[in-house]
Amino acid sequence: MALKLFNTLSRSVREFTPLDPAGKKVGLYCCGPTVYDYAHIGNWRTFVFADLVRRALEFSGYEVQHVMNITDVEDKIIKRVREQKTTLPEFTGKFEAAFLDDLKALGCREPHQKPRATAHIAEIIALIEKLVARGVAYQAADGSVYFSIEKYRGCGCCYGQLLKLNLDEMRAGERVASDEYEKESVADFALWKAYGSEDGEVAWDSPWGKGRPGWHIECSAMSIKALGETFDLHLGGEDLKFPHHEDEIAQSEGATGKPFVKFWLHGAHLLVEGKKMSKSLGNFFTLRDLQAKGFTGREVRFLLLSSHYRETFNFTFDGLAGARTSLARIDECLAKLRELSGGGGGDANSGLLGAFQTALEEDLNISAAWAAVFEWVRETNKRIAENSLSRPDAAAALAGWEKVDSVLGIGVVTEAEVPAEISALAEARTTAKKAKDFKRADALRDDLKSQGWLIEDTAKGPKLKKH
RNA sequence: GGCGGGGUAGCCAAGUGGUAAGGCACGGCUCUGCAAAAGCUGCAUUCGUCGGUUCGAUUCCGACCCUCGCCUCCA
Repeated sequence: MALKLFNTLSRSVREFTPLDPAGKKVGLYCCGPTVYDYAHIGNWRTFVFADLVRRALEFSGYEVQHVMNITDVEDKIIKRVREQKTTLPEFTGKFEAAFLDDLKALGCREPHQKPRATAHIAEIIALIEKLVARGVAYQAADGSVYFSIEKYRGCGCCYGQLLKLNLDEMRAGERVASDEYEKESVADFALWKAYGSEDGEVAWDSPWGKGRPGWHIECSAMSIKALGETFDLHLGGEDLKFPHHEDEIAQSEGATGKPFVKFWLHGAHLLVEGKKMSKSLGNFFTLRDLQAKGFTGREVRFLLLSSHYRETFNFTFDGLAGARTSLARIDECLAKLRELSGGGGGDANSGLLGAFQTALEEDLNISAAWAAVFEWVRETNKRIAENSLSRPDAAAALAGWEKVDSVLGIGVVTEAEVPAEISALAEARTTAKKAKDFKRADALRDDLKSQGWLIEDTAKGPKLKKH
């Protein structure tokens, strides 16, 4: 069996094979955040998707080098730095730290490399020099350096690999009309932007004068540096296909003359309660907003992982509440398994693993993968209830689950410690129950509830759970 | 206008030329002093509409309706 993925280049699901002749190492690049604000759940869907791809590759036995850039110089950043009268590093540092905290809260594995654009100005300049030397880039009268689509095509290169483009049919929208740069052609894009007074302190010296990098160039420079001129996988949100990824291909292939990326993967966007997320609709949420409403990163991760990455996902609060219940069902089953297994290890031999792997390998069919998980939970619960699950069975089931969870990343929830006064209340209730003083027992139960603790009467006695 | 996704139960969401996974919600049952929690269990004669191909279509083809995205710095 082998992992199959939808490659945007071929617009079809293809078996993934790495460039590494040994078939072991895989280079994965994902367009990271532009750190001008807190990332919203739409952004998070993409990063959780990237995490899933990485974990699926690792599950398949590959040794992944995961690179995610931090774009820390860009128009919006410069604007806000100016508005807030702060410095670029101070401003971007804050949002980068927040981003990494959130990434962790969502159970994403940390990328092996997180290069910052501002730390790669030399590489960016070198790449632009190469493009200029090859004749596919030019400096315009405004001092900026642009990439020439026409010259690039003239070299026999293909612009428009990720989607069908008809540059003549494209609407010159407001954005084009408002573009005041002096490009030779509207399709051309900036590699190096000449300094303007509105840039404030944000500028670097270059062979073309003071300025700063264009939007797309940093991804080409950093991915090539980290993973080589040709690498395996490049991921991002679907909106980045054009122009960002198309331009990355043009810059990279224009400079190296080699194919840039073998597999391009794009994650679809999400809607919130059926509508496009926007601040004016009040359905714009960051992870922090959801945490403030009492949801955990783990719950958000579960929800974001509940549908296929190439389908638009509808994020709803009903769904988030459902995520909590679903997770509790899994946790409950695992807790029972742990108790049964006595903490001993075992060899993973569960039907779960096979069904899960089959689903995963089919272009990350996560819904089918979850179905396998829940069928396993039901079957396991049944066997536990009828006492037909032995200790080694339980250990083997847990070992299988751990492999599955290496992809899902739901992890283990440790049960909250019960404070002494809470357990004292619970004991008082048990005493009252034994004395058949149910009125008092119920009052104590309500008391516990108001303090955030639920009491569950199980066959093995009362159990406290944080509410 | 160009290009590309979607429309499957109350909600979310898989899937297949042969008679609809899974989750949430909801109902029933077990457990319980009663609850809660947990567990078990039930829950789409039907897959946007209309035609066509076929022994058979939700799945293929055509038309239409609705919806979403991209079309130059947006994940």
